[in-house]
Amino acid sequence: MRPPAPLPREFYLQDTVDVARALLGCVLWRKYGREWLAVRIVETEAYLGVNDAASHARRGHRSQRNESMYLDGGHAYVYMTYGMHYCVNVVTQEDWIPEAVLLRGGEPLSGIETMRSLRGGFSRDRDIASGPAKLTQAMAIDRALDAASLGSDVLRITPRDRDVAESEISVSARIGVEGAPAAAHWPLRFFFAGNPHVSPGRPAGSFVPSKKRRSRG
DNA sequence: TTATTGATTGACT
DNA sequence: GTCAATCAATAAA
Repeated sequence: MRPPAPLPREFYLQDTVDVARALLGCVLWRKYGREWLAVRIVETEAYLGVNDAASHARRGHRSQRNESMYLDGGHAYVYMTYGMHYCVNVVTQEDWIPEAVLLRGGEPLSGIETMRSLRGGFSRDRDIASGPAKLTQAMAIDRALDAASLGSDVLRITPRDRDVAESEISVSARIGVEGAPAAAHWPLRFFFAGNPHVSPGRPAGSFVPSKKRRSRG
């Protein structure tokens, strides 16, 4: 399977929250050897740069790690987290505006067996890319791809391969950002509710009703 | 200089 | 439910 034409640069210059929503259903491609790996994006989070306490660019912070957040929209920002995992972001906005969208979940479309193997042989398809670091591991994305263009022949994002109704998109607070209380509850996570390739994590304070046993038929 | 904390995951009680 | 793996950035000293 070969990817179609990438999303245009203008796509990434929209409001970052709009980009996060619009990326749901789009397809992320990664050329690995001779093979194109592909997942449909099913979960994203917006990170709003300078004024977002949970962003790596909070207060305008800039370092070797997050340098690519300051690139023009349409590039990748890949960073290491917890000393052993990578996460991939889609950089948005013009140069010098360090906003980005974290890709947190993908539904395997192409190269599934290669991705399963890269993940260490986890058997179920829903375990392949249902989390930000699972996705990068399945697609062999690491720091070597930091700052790569998302319209390239190595890494690419292409338009939705099917229609997506706004009503399919669920919203919540972001996951794993309790350490930034000022922004911890901002509704910046977008996902397809019920899709098995959404990460199992839950935002802090979220309430998940326990499955109630049906008392009678 | 040392200590703590993650935009996480998988194994285990 | 708990916890370890393991490193870059940041805070504390």
